[in-house]
Amino acid sequence: TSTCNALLAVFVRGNRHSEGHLLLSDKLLGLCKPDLNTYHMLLMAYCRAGEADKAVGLLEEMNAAGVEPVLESPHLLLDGLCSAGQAVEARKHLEELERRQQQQHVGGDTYIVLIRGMCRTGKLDEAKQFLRESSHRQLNVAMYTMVVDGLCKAGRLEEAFDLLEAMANREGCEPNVVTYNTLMAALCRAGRLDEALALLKEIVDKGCCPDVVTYTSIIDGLCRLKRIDEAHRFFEEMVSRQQVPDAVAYTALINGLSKAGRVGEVHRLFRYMLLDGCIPDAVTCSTLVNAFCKSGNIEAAVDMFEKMEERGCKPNVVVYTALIHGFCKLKKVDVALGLLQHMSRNGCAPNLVTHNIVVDGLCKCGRVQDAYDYFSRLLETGNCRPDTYTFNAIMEGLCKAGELDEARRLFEDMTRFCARN
RNA sequence: CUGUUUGAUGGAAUC
Repeated sequence: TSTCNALLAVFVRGNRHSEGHLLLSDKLLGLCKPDLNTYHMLLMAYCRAGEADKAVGLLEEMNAAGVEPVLESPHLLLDGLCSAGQAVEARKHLEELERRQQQQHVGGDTYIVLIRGMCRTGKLDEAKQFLRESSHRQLNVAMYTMVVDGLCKAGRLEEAFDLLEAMANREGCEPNVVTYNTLMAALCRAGRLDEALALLKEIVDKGCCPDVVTYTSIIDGLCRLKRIDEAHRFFEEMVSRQQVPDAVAYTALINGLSKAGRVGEVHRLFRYMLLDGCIPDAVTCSTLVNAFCKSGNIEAAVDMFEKMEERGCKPNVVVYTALIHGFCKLKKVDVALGLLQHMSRNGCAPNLVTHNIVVDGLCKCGRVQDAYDYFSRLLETGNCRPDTYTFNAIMEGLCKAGELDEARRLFEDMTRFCARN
C-alpha cells in the first residue's frame, strides 16, 4: 500500500490535469488495498482535474471500502473544490453533509475551510452570502474577519466596513483587535492614514487594546507616506503601552528609515534591536542588505549577507536578489553573475525578479547580446514567464544599442505573447 | 518509503 501511495503521489504531482494519469491511478487502486492517504491523494487529484462529482463520489466509496473518513477528508474536499474554482459545489457539499447529519464531519473547522477557500479564490460574494445565510450555524469572529480581510485585499473597503457592522450585531462574532487590525492595515495600504489613526483612537476609547500588529501596520503606513517622525512616535507609544516590538515591527521601521534615505538611523535602530534582545529574521536581514545596497554601501551589504548564517537565517531568494541588484547598479555584473550561480548551488532558485535584474544589469553594462541570450534561455526553458519588467529591460537595452530591427521583432513577439495571456 | 487540510491581521528584492 505504501508503495502504491508513493507511486500515486508521483502520478498526481507529475501531471495534475491528465485524465490518463487518473485512470492509471484507478488501476493502481485495484492492485493494492487503498488506505486513508490513498483516498486523500485521489480526492485532491480529482479536485484539481475539475472532476467535482468524482471527488464527492470518492467519499462515498471510502465508506463502502471500509476506510472511515476523518474530519480531514471533507476538509480536503472542500478546499480542493474551492481551489478548482468550484466554491458553489463546495458549499453544496457542505450542506449535503449537514443534511445527512454527519456531525462528526461538520464542525467549526469545516466552515473555516470553506470560507478560507472562498476568500483565497476571490469568491467573496459567495463568502458574504454564506455568512448571511448562516444564522442557524455557529459562526465566530475569525470566520467574519477572514472575509473582512478578503474584501480589504480586493479593495472593497466599503463592504468590509459593512461587514464590521454586521459583526457587531451578531452574538459571538463581535469584532476584536484582529478585525480592527485588518481594517486599519487596509486603510494604511490605501494611504488613508488619517482614517486609520481615527479608527485606532476610536477602538482605544472603546477599551480595545492595540497590539504589536496594530502598531506595525500604522508605522509601516506612516513610513510609506514619509511621515517618519510620527512613525517613530508610534513605535514609542507601542513600547509605553507594554507592547513588545518584534522583528516585524523593527523591520517595518528600518525599512521606512531606509526608504527615506536615513541610513544612519537604520544602523542605529538595528543595533538597538539587537540590544533589545529582538532576534532579526530573514526579512530583517534582507531589508538591511537592501538598505545598504541602496545607500551605496555594498561592503556593509555583503557583511550583513555573510552574517546571516551565523544569525541563524538562511539566505533566501530576496536577499540574493537584493545583493545581485546592488552589484548590477555598480556595474559589477560579473560579481552579480557569480552570486547567481552561488545561489543556485545553494539550493536557492532565482525567480522572475532575479532574472529581470540580471537582464537589466547585463544591458546596462553594454552586454546586450548576453542579456538577449539569457532572455532567450528564459523563454526556452519556460521555467519563468517574462513579464513587462523583463521586456522593458531587454527593449531598452536593444534600443540603446541601436539594434532597432531586433527590438522591433521582439516588440511584435511581445504583443503576441501578451495576447496569449 | 508518500501526501494533506491546518481558524483570522502587520515587515523585505526588479521603482
